[in-house]
Amino acid sequence: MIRLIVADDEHLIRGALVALLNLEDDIQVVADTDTSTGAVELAQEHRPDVCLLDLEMPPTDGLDASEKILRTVATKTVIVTRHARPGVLRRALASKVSGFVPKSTPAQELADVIRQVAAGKRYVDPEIAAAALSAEHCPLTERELDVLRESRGTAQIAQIAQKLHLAPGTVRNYLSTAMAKVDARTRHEAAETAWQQGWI
Amino acid sequence: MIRLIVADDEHLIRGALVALLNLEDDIQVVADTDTSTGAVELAQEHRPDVCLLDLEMPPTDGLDASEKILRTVATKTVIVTRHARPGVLRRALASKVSGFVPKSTPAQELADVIRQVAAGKRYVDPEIAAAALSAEHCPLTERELDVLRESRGTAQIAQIAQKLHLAPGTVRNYLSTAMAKVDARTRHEAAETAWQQGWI
DNA sequence: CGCCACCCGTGACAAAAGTCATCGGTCTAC
DNA sequence: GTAGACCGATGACTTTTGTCACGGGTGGCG
Repeated sequence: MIRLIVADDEHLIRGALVALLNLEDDIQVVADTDTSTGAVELAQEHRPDVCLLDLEMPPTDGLDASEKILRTVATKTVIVTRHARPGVLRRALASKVSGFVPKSTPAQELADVIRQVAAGKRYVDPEIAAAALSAEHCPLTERELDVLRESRGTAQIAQIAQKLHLAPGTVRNYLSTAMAKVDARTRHEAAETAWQQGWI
Repeated sequence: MIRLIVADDEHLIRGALVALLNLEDDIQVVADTDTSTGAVELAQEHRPDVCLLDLEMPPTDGLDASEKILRTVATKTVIVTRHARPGVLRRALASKVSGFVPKSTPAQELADVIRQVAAGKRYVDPEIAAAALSAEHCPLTERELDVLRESRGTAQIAQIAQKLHLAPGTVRNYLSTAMAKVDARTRHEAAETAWQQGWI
């Protein structure tokens, strides 16, 4: 019997996943939660065979939870995500995640993935894997990523500068170089593509 | 027995919902699909008692599918959504939707909602209802909404003008008045708040 | 050591975005 | 029939963004 915990912030989906997986004879969902911090606590308490973690989850995210769990508990983690961005897969694999599947996966496959992971194998969605392999490495520097992160919202340059404790001109320079690197015409466009790539 | 169709573009969630709802003795999922157009076809073919529709769904959306279904089939529709924006609820109710629940709803409640709707009642999530009632009516004109819709992406004014067959100056004027009405400092900010309100 | 990449900043300039006044046309409501 | 709201447009203006050249400082590497 594979013992499993499920973490997803959308109650409806979490409940449905629990119901779905409990239908399998060899899988038992021992606990579920709607927060990344809760997932860490549950993992330490129940010591499950596998942890199914949604990537988009307050207060941090599933990747953060996975790292914390794997540092303290002998278990496997599977990340489920809505938007499968290549860069995120890279970070996920670097942090020893065992499985990575998008929410577009057919439901019947999920149980199989969990079984494979429980058996010590790794499973990565082939589409995402291909995208991640063909994607080039991030060309942006740490500071460029910082200003792009702040550019995702509707903030103006002056506000970004204030938040990062930089001069407005410096922010504009970082944005300019970043835009040149990713071939964008506005900072919003650059931030968008950086997000799509999973760089921020 | 309540006959149900399920439409959601995320296979994993759709499969899980189907599994969850089929566990109920009095509910039977007769078909499911991942597109809004598919939902309309399935409704016409199976004539279910209730249609469970995700709001975010290609190629149009769940609201559009609901309208088309209700025009041609004697059935009830329930909208499920990730981001429950007040303005969307307003439009949903205007188009005779019977139920409106966010994905943060506890899973066990969903079956109850479906039963109520099948019995001819309406169900709206109390939180969203309260937000929709306290929200003021949209102050923007049709054209202002048009330009804001196009401003959601990373397009420049010239591109928006081209897409809408307008002069760039006209676009700027609409954006300027829209920004004044919603108290925003950039078109991105204005588009964001209009989106949050469910106006676009 | 020099070279290079990155960090942080300035100043000047061009392009894009946003503000404002004003115009004419349509359509609705009082 | 006229006042008001909306649509579409223009021109002049200010502010914000983005580009470019350049400065100094740090730290790694051959």
